[in-house]
Amino acid sequence: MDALIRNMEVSINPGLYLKDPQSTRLGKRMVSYGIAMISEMGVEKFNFRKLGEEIGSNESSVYRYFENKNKFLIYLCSWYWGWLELRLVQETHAISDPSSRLEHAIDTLTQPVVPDSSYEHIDEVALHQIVVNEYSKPFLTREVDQQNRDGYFEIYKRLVHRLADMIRAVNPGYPYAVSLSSSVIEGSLHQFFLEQHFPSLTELEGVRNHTRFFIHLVTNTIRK
Amino acid sequence: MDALIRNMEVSINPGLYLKDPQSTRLGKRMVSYGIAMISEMGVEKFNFRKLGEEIGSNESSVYRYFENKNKFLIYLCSWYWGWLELRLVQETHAISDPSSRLEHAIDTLTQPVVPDSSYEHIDEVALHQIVVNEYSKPFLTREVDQQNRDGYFEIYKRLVHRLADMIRAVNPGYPYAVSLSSSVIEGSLHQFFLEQHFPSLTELEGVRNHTRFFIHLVTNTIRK
DNA sequence: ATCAAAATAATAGTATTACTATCGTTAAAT
DNA sequence: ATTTAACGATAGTAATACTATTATTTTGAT
Repeated sequence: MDALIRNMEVSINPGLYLKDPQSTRLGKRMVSYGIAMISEMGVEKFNFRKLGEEIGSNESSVYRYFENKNKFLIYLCSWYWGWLELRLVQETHAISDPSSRLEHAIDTLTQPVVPDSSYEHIDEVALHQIVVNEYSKPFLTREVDQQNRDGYFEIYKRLVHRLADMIRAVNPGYPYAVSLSSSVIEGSLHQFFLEQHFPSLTELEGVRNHTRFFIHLVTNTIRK
Repeated sequence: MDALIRNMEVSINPGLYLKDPQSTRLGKRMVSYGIAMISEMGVEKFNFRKLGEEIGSNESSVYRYFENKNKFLIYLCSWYWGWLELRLVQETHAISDPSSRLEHAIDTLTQPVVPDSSYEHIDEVALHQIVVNEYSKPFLTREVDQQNRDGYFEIYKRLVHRLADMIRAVNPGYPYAVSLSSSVIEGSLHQFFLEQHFPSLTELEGVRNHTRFFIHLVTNTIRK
C-alpha cells in the first residue's frame, strides 16, 4: 500500500465545529466520551451538560467546541463515514479486476465493524452502534437541505458515489448505479438495526450473512 | 373483489391512543390536521398546543386522545402502513401466478402515493410525505424495544412478512426473503427521501423509476 | 520567570417544550 | 331534568437547549 494511501486522514467539514476538537486534549475527550455516552444512552438522553460533567469539565466548554447537539452528532457520523471511506479506498485500490473490487468494497461496507487501533481515542465499534441507531436523525431534521448546502454530508455522498463508480465499472449499462449504491449503504445499517431490535424482520444474524446478502444482491442485480 | 376484502379497515393498536380518535369528530380533526401540520413543519416543530389551536380546541383535549407526540406519530405511521397493507392485499389477492403477484406487490409498495378518496379525513399523500421524512423517528428512540413488545409495530412487521411470503412463493430456495422484503420497503422510502433532499444520490426521479428499480432488483436477486 | 492573552470553569439566566393537574363549562345520555 | 362524560381554559412543573457573564487557570512569548 503506498504511503499516500496509508497516511490519509479523516477530514471533516469545519462548519461542523466551532473549534477543532482534534486540536486539543479536551476536544478529543469530548469526542471520545461523547461516542461512549451516545452509544449507551442514545442522543435524546445525551446532552452537553452530562458530557461536560463526564469529562471533568462543563457544559460551557463543550459549547465552545460545538454549536449544538445535532452538529455534534453529524460530526461523529461524518467521522464514521470518513473512516469507512478510508477503509474502502485502502481495501480496494490495489484490486484491478472490477468484479473483485466491487465484492471487496461491499464486504468492507457491510461487515460488522471491528476495533481499529489506528485512532486511539475513537471507538469505531461504539460509533457504528451510534450510526446504526441514530444515523437518520441528523438527516431527518427540517434543516437537512441547508446542512446539505453547507456541505455537511459531503463525505457520505462521496462514499455513495465511490461505490456507484465500482458498480458502473462492472456493468456500465446498468442505469441505477447510484440508487443501488445508496440502497446498499443505507440498507446495511438498516439490517443491523433490525438484527438488534426486530430480529423477525431479517435473516442476517451471522457475521458473514450481511456481506453474503448484499454481494449476492448487487451481483445479481447488475449482471448482464 | 370479494366483499370481505372490500370492507376491510385499517385497525390500529389501541395502546397507541387513550381515546380512539376515529370515534369522534374532534378526534378525526386531530388526525387530519395533525397530518397536515406535521407534513408541513416536521415533527420537531409540531406540538399538541399548536394542534389544539389549529383545530379550534386546545392542548389538554389532544392529551386526552394521545399520551404523547411520539405515540401520535406512531399512530399516524401505523395508519399509513395499515392502509398500504390493505392496498397490497386488494391489489394482489386475485393474482395466482407468483411472479406476477410479486411484481404487483412491489409496484404497490414502491409507487408514489396518489390520493385515495376512501378515507375522507386522511390525506394519504401528506401521510406518505411524513413517513418518508420522519419514518425512522418512532423507531429510533430508545423505547423502541418496549414499544415493539407492546405490539405497536405489528402492522409494519406483517407487511414485511407478506412481501417476504410472496418472494418465497417465487423462489422457496432463496434464503433471505425477509431481509430482501424489509430492504425493499425501507429502501423505497429512502429513495423518495433522497429524491427530495439528495437528488445526486439517486437516479429515480420519474414516476415509474422506483418501481422499475425495485422490481428489477428483486427479480434478479431471487432468480434461480 | 513574568505577564498578557487565550482557554476553560462556574454560575446564572432565558425561552421553549412536553407534559400534569385542576376546575369550570358545555354537550350527551338516560 | 339531571346525571355523567367530554371538553376548554388556565396554571404549573421539570427538563432541555441553549446564552451571557465573570472568575480562574493554562499557555506562550519575551
